[in-house]
Amino acid sequence: MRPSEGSTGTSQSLARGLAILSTFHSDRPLIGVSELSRGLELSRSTVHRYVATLAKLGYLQQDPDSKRYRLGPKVLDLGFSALNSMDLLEVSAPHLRRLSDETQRTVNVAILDGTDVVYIERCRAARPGQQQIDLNLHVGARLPAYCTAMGKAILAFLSEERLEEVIERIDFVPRGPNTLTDPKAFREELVKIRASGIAINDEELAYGLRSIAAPIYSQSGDVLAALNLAIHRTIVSMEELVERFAPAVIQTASDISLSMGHRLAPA
Amino acid sequence: MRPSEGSTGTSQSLARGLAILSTFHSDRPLIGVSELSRGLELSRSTVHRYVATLAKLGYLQQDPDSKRYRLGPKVLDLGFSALNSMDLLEVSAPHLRRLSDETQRTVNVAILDGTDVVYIERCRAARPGQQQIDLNLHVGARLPAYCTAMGKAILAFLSEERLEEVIERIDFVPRGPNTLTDPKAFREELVKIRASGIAINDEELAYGLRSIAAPIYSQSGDVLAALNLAIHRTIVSMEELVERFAPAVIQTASDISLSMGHRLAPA
DNA sequence: TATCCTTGTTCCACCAATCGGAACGCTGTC
DNA sequence: GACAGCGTTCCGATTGGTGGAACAAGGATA
Repeated sequence: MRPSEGSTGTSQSLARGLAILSTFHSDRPLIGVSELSRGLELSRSTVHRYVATLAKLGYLQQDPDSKRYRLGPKVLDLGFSALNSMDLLEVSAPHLRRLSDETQRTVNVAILDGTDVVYIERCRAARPGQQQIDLNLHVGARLPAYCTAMGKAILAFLSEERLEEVIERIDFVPRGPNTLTDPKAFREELVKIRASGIAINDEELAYGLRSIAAPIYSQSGDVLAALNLAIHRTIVSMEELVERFAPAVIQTASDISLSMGHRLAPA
Repeated sequence: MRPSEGSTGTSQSLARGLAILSTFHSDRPLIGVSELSRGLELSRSTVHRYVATLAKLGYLQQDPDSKRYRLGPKVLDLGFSALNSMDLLEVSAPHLRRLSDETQRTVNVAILDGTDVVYIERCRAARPGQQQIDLNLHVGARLPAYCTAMGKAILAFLSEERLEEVIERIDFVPRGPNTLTDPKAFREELVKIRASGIAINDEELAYGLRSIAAPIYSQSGDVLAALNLAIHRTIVSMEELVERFAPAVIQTASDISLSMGHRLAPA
C-alpha cells in the first residue's frame, strides 16, 4: 500500500481486528472467515489470523457446527467497564428510580457520541403502560441526536464551537412526521431549548412518539448528558406532557447535575 | 494441535491493543500512555500508536486536561451487539418479568464463560425489599461459577467431558461461610442438583446471600444458561426459599427452554 | 525565575511480525 | 465422483511495526 495514507502513527492490525469485531451485529451474529475476508477485502489467511487471535482471547467464539464465529462474553466486559467508568451512572441511578416511581413512566439517560445519542441508563416503569414504545431501546442503543429530545437537549447547551462541528456532520433525514430537516430551523429550535431549559420531541423520530428531556451538567459546567421521559401520543397531548412532567424532569436532571458537583449557573 | 504453542497464527498487535483496552476498568477509568507502557512492558511510542489507533476509532477518548485516556462510547456498541446477538435475551425477557412480578423479587439470567458465570439479564423487583443485596451485580458482571447457584445449575448439566475441563480450572477458594472447597464434595453436589433440577446457594458466595437457580436448555438439549432468584438470609430460611420459590423458578426456566425450542427430556 | 522531572507526541532506520498465495482436509451439493 | 465452498496451515517475501532519541508542554522543587 501507499505510505502516504492518512494513517501514520496508527496500527493497521489493531484497526483491522476491531473492524472485524464490529462487523458482528445483532442482525448478523454468525459470520465465517470467508465472508469477513470478502467484506474487508483481505485474504482469508489474514482474516483467519485475526479471528484466531480474537477467539483465543475470548472476544469471539466458534460455533462447533457451522465453524463460523460469534461474539464471545468477553466483549461484555469491555462494554460494562465503559459503563461503570462513568460515575454519572452511579450518581443518577437513585434519581432515575425516584422519577420513574413518581411518574410511573420509563425514563432514560443518554450521552452524546458524535452525532448520535447513546443510552447509558434506563429505568422502566414499574407498571408498564398499555402502549409500550420500544424501538429496541436498551442501554447502549444509538439514535441520531437531531431527532430526539435528549439529543437536542445536549446540543442546545454545547459551546457554539462544538455545536458547529456536530451540526456540520448531521445528516438531516426525515424520520417521523415532524422531523426538523432544515439546519436553520434546527438552530432556532436549539435557541428555544436553551431559553426554556427543556427539549421536546413531538413525533420527530417516529410516529406516535413524544418525549421531553432536560440537560445534565458536569462539575465544570459542561453538558454531560440528558434525561428524558417518553410517552406515546395516545396517552397524552404535547401540552399535557409538558405541563404534567416537565417540572419533575427538569428537577431530576438538576438534582443529578448537583450530585455531580455542578453548582448552579452554567458558565 | 500442539499444546503450549504460544502465539503461532495470531496477531501480536491485535492482542496488545485489546490488552490495552481491557486494562481500563471501573476502578481505573483514566490511564496515561506511560502508565500503560510500564504495565505492558512496551515502549511508550508503541503504546502510543495503539492508543492513537483506539482513539481514532472511538474506543478510547482523551481527557483534554490530563491528556490521559478513558474508554469511549464505541465500546458500548460491542458489548451490546454481543448481548443482542443472543436470542435467549429476547425470549427470556417476558418470562423474567412475569416471575419478578409474581415473586416481587429480583431475578437474573447468566451464562457460563470459562469458570465464571456472566449475568446477561436481570429483572429487578418492582418494589425493592428492605435488604438490598447488590454485590455490584449489573448485567455483564462476572462471578465464579463454583460458588453461585446459577453456576452450579449450569455445571450440573454439562457433559462429563466438558465438566471435567471446567472443574480442572476452578480455583476453589472460600468466599462465604459455606463455600464448597473440596472438588469431591462439589461433584456430589452437582449430582444432587442434576437429580432435583434445582441448585441452591446457602451463603457459599457471601455471608447472608441465599439463592436458588434452575437450568435453561437450548434447542439441541444442551444447558445454555441458568435462571436465579436471590434473597437475603434475614428474609427467608433456606427451607422456605425452596418451598416458596423453587416451583416458580423451575417452571419459568422450563418455559424459557421451551420457547428456545427445547422439547422435553434432556439428553 | 531557573532546574529538573515526567508526560504525550513525532520521527525514522532497522528488522521481525504480518501478508497472501498455495495447498490440505473436510462437508456438503449436484 | 467431481466439484465448490469452507476453515485452516504453511512459508518466503516484504510491509507494517518497533523502540530509541528528540521535542514541547506542564508540574514540582528550590
